[in-house]
Amino acid sequence: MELIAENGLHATPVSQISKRSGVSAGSIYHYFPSKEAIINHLYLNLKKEMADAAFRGYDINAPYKERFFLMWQNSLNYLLSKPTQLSFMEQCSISPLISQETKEAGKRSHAPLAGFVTEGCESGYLKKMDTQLILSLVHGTIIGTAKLQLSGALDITDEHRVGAAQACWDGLKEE
Amino acid sequence: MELIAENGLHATPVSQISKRSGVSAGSIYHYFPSKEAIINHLYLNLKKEMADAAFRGYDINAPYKERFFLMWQNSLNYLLSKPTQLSFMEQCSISPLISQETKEAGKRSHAPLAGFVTEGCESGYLKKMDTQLILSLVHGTIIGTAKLQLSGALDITDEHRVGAAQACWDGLKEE
Amino acid sequence: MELIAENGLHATPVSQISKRSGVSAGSIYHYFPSKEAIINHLYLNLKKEMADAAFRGYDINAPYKERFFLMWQNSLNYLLSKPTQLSFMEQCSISPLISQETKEAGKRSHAPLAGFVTEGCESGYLKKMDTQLILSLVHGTIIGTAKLQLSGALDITDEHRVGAAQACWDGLKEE
Amino acid sequence: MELIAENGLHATPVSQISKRSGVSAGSIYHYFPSKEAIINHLYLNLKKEMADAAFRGYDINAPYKERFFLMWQNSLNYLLSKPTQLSFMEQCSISPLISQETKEAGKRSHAPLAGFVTEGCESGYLKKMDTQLILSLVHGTIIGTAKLQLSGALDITDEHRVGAAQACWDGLKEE
DNA sequence: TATGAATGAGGTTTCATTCAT
DNA sequence: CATGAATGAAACCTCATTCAT
Repeated sequence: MELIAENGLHATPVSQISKRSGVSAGSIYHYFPSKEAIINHLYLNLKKEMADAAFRGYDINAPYKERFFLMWQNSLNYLLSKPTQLSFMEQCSISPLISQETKEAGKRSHAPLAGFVTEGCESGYLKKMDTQLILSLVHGTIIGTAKLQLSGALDITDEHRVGAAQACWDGLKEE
Repeated sequence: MELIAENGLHATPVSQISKRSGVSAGSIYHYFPSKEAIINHLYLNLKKEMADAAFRGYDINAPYKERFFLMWQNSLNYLLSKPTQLSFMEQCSISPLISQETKEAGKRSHAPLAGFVTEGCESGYLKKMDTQLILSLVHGTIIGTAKLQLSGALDITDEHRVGAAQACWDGLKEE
Repeated sequence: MELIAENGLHATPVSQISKRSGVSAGSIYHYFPSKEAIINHLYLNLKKEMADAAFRGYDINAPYKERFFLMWQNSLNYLLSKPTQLSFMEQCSISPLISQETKEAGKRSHAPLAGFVTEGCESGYLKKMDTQLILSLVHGTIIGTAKLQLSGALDITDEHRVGAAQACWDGLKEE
Repeated sequence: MELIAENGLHATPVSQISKRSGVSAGSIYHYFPSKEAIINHLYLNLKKEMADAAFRGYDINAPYKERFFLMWQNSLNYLLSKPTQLSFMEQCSISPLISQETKEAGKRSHAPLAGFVTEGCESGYLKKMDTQLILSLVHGTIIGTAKLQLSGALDITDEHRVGAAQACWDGLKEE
């Protein structure tokens, strides 16, 4: 993942992966049928890890808004603390290397997030919009903020975090 | 750009570009020093075109909110009507193939957009946040919405467009 | 042998041999010093089996012509009933993988056949030609007939068998 | 073809072909889509050349038997004078590398030979047997004789040639 | 004795780039 | 200025063989 984050999906030969990991090319191909499979595997694992990270410290009894902010911050913090993962994920999210099957499995692991949004809509906390669309808007603001830091355009402070989360909430909350 | 959108940045050999364009490899290298240069050139042109597209029908005398919605919709419409460009842009935005120089030139061509945001902050229409951050949040919601369509996850209707734009505005407007 | 008949001498990795035989690669290399040795071993065994098959039902007191037909038919029947062996043998017969030593050992196991031909020449049943040449002509007609079936070009019936054997005999018999 | 005759079909890497031919690997792949295609191409060309060689000096007005001997000798001489071609052909004739399509095209180029055999059967010169079977028997004797020389088992003299051809004719002629 | 993960040289193929025409 | 064949380094992947368990 490091190598792909640094050099790009296709500019990362297996020979480099072998060198950096200290595992021979033969062994790599003993465990994975192809380079494509490695990347799909990494992608899926990462998707799950990100979904888990979002729910860290999640308290089902806390007020909805509080939970919304927690998850938004959790997600942003995860990406800010792991620029490698952010870069890797962004590259995979477009690439045709990621199979349809993997994408669907990835989506499944994000089902709890979709459930949280649906709950918000039905309980009247969030605007009545398509769940997918809301998720994308939330995701867009998180990714947008994180990429600012990654590209070096802006050093994200706590104030920025709170401001961005607030903007996201204000945009989506009912009323 | 079509080829790169279809196959990915590195899965597009110059030989294919030559075939699809009807221009011999030799001629391509007569006009561009390298494949990298071609992509940087395309990227920069596209950045400008997108900035121009955002300002289509812009009326400096219209109310701020109206102008905000116009530009948001212009940008989204551009991406929805040109999935090739969206895909190409998304790939470039991460790739190390795009030089620092090109990125900066791209940012310069987006200066009018930054100016519009700054104006909004100073005039009290938008929240007092870092211009870069606001731009990223806006950009994030637009890209997020457009990618929904591109990935086939949701067919974006007029209602979705208006809702997303409204959410973006609600999130960023002062008060 | 099955694998080699199906896929070819060099398109049969040891790993497949291991899988199909249910014997681990390590064990294979415990009993054979190399893949080459396995193939030489199989080849030699098969040569012997084919020589034995030719003599099935052989009656030393039967007339020479009768014995000729018996052995010709025996040999053809063996190959027709064991396409795997035919394919394997044909591949080995050319391959540089088969060592000189193995080839000579193979020839030695075919000595009884050579003896039968020599007997025929000396007794005046067969034309006075070089023993090797006669053996090759006989072998050529048998292989030629068997390969017709293997390649699917012709379904060899009893009539074909008899006709081909007769043609071989007519070509080689004295007078 | 030389390399394959020397080392075997699969023990001939493209890198060696490149070195021996003085053509870079890249250029080889400019003209052939794959190594398989090269071999199929060589095989087909050789098939045609062999069919042509068989008809060298063919006189349609000569007696049938004379023409039979001419073609038999032509074919044998071709193989004896070109051991490389013999070895290459024998390897291809079994290999799964040769596509069904190529095999059929090869058979088509041998149609004149089949026609010659059919003519012989219908005119009463040859036994009434399946054309394919006769062709295979003839082919078998020629290949068998030629391989004797190739394997070093026997140095084929003019006497051997005449004897083998006569045996083949005697075996197949009517009456 | 049996296993099978590990190795890495070497196989086929691709592709950015050059250059004679 | 245009062409496209030629190049060869480097990509992905395979496989005979070894060796710790």
